[in-house]
Amino acid sequence: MNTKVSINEQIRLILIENSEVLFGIKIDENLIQFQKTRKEVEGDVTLVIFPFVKALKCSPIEAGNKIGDFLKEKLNSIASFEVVSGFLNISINSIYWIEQLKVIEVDPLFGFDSPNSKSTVMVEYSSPNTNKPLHLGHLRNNFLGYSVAEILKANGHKVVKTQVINDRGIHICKSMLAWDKFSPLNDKGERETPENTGLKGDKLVGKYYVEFDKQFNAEAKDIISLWENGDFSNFPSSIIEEFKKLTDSKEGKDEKAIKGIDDKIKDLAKNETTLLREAKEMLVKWEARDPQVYLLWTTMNSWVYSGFDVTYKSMGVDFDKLYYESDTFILGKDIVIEGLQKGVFFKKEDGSVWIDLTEDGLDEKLLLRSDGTTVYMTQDIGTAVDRYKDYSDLSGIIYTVGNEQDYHFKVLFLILKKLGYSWAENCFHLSYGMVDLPSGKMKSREGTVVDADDLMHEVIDKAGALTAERGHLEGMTKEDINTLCRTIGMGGLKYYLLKVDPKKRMMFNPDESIELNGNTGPFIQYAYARINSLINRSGGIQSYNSIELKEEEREIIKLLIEYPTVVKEAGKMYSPAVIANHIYELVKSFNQFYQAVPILIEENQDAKNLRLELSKNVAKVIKSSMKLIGVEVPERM
RNA sequence: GGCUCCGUAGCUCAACUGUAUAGAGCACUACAUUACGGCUGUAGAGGUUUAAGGUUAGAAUCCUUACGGGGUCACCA
Repeated sequence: MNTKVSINEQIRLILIENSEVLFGIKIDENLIQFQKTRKEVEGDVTLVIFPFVKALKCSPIEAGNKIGDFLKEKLNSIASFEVVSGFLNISINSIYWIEQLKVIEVDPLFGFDSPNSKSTVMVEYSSPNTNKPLHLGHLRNNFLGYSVAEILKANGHKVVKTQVINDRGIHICKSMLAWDKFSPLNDKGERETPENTGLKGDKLVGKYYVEFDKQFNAEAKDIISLWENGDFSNFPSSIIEEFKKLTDSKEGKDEKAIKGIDDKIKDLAKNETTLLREAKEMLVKWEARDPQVYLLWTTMNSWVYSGFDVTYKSMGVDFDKLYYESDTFILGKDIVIEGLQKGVFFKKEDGSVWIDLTEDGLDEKLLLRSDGTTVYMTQDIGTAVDRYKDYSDLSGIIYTVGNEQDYHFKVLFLILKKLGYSWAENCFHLSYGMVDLPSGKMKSREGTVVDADDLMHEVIDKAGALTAERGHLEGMTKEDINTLCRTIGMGGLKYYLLKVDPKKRMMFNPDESIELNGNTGPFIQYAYARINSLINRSGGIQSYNSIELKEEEREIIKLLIEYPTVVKEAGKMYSPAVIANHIYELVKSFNQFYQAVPILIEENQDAKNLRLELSKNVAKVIKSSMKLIGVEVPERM
């Protein structure tokens, strides 16, 4: 018997080879479709008969019986079959399944392609903004990107994990300016630093970014009230005209429209603030490498990076290569200028550079401002080109970025293509949905952002409380227990965020994420710990003879065999959720088996050893799957 | 408004990309266990897959329209 080729594949081959005998014609390979056998029906493998009905010119039942008889003749692992409406349900004998189990047992990399056997792929994720501490959305991003990288490795790819750090631009100048202006001096005459405040660096900088926004809005409000009181001194006439025009247009409008107009007035006023003017001046100085500004910039960035490092470590993610926008934007600018000469882009009379994408159903897009400074898109072009320079063998870049940027990436990839980069079509935007909270949407302005560090702490603490209450902690050191709580808390969090299809918007319920029942990380971790304990108590697994399998055992082997297919599927779809769903199914089946079938107390040694080996391989696949989604499994809990 | 994504049990999610009676978990109801780890298992109840048409042997899935929701349309990133 051939144990290397799956039973489905064997059936497929037989049908293709003998199609002329069976059907009288050569059949298309795509007509052979398998699907999962429904639980209510007898059988292990299901072949869909409908596609063959025409060729055989008979009813689905007759066709099914004909094909079934033929297959049974050819394959001795087929025990019996049954035709239900258009489905041929084939039962495979126990010997086949046990052989399969033995194949899994001896394969240390079961489910994986041999490492580095395929092309190199770059996976970008995280991509933070140095102004803002990481939040709940970044957790989904980081876990997703990291997991996809692991899954691609499992599929044999070489993977370069990367992030692009958004460390330049007007927004960065805002927090620098705010710190410079508003940070109080302590008794030693120093401004606030992570050292003298004890604040995490990213949190400190984030604080000043918020401070800027606060002061900025206050100033804008003052300007508006000046205007409303008819005080237009110090403002250019064009602004005054615009303000009057907007105010007049409010006449007779509904509430919503008035709010829109008010926002426009606010924007107008914001442009007139000294704070924004100073921030803009700072950006110009930065681009001119003014020493003082540059020093402030590097100092504050170093605070942020050391803060991020702590957070990444807690998350359990890492990177092979970092890109900084401060390095790539110049290249982006050069490319745009080159593209302008080639006629890909055009210049407006004010000197700004654009691309016209209206023929592709998109809009015009700005690439360089009239003052010559770059925008987000320019930087992304530079970064992409830079990456292909650094890694000439890249077969693709995966950008893990939220779906609010769908349009941006559509445009980016199109521009790269128009610039003549053939690799542009290998760029893929791994777009994921927003994370909602039961209390509603996260909004930084309303302070409803859930901080990543806080959330991780909370989850670990709760895991600690639950473990103290229900865990099996005898003989564990305090340190072991802390590690365990981290494993459980972070496992729950990661699993919760990754079990949902990445593309979909999802609801994050903090309480549910650390729930130990249901489709959760700890539920799966528990199954692992329990099997581990079972194996330890067994005193070793002896070789055994084949026996007739019980339904529960057969079910588990089928799920185990599917694992390699699941890994491939997850790689193809860039979806950790595929892995999570499969492992959950496996664990549920294992629990059913465990409940229904005795193991250690089983007297038949063949049965006992088979069940132990089965359990051991379930544990192996749990561990392997969980690793792919970045979750650790505890030996005991 | 243009473009785009989405709408499945009370709630959170599945459904192998078109196939059998649309599945899980939570919550709810009723059970099981002298036990190899009860963070378990079994059973029940809960659905016109937003609506109306269409395509076909077959539709939650594809097409059209409507309704409802998100995102995006910056010389922000």
